[in-house]
Amino acid sequence: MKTTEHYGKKVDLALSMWVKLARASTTFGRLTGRDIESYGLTQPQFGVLEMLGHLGPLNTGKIAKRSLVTGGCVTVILDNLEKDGFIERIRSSDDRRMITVQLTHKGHTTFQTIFQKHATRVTELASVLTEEEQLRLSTLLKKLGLGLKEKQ
Amino acid sequence: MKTTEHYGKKVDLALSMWVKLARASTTFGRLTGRDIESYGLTQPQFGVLEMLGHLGPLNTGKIAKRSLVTGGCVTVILDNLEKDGFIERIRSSDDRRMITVQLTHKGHTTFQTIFQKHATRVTELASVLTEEEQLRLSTLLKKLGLGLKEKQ
DNA sequence: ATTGATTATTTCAAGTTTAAACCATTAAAA
DNA sequence: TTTTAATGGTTTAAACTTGAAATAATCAAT
Repeated sequence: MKTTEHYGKKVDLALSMWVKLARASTTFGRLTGRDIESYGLTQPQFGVLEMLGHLGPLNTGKIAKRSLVTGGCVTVILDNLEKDGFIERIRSSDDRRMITVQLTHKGHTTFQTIFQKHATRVTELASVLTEEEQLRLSTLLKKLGLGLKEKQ
Repeated sequence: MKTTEHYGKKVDLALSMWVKLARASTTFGRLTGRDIESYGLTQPQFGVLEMLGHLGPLNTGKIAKRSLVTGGCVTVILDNLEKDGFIERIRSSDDRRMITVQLTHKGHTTFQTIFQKHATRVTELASVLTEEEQLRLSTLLKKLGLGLKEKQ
């Protein structure tokens, strides 16, 4: 697995960390994603559903920013969620450029059932690490994530 | 940022770890990806180039497995790399189903120049964490990654 | 030696994502 | 007030990815 060894200690450390980060993230995503798709939602669709379920109504721009996805992509995701009756778009009355997105009743109940199972699955997968390790990992990832955000 | 708080300590821990993992990985990928694309290669193309540069000639299947990407996708990536003269495909003589992929001279020099810059960039980004933190993070991610792989 | 199963790779269609161009609306400035 | 700039959202074309079907070559068993 050691594919990089000739760039100096510091560089090797960074490179191998990056590889492991990408791998763990992809694998985790695949496993949970497969699960989500078995409920008839795509991963990004579920992401938006979850966001609305936890945070309440949001406008398109906020959804895009939070889900780290392009605006154009959010439009498509919302189109599909709307088509399936999970969300509805409401043109804002005070600033008519904005559109507020909110869950329908169907969207809400779907969110609750799926999220429950999703949470169980994620917990089961995470149990590869002890709780203490999960906490340490979270702390480090948070520091990394926030630090990178500043470099953007 | 605390969007989930009502599912029990264990579940919340797992969920928040997963969110941070995805975020850090995506952000890191975006930043390095932007860089790579400025050299005229897509991220997956660079991934294959790097793999061949570090490991030497490989067949399509191994590339797919290592890069966590579908075989069909590898075919496309190789098509494009070949079109640009970075790699060549050689039908294996002992098992004629297999195709060995190797860097051309152009591919090799391109790999070396780009990878050098890439490594510098990754190191710079990783410096958001101290070296000791990077090491701890690597260790945890490795354990997580390997553990998840078994659950697949 | 021939049939059947397996393996390596490619092709194809469908779905996703992105960046850029494009409307529509609002805010700011002349 | 009219023009100009900025903001929110959608559309579009191009690229990428996937999973499944198709092709080709090898292996195993009769």
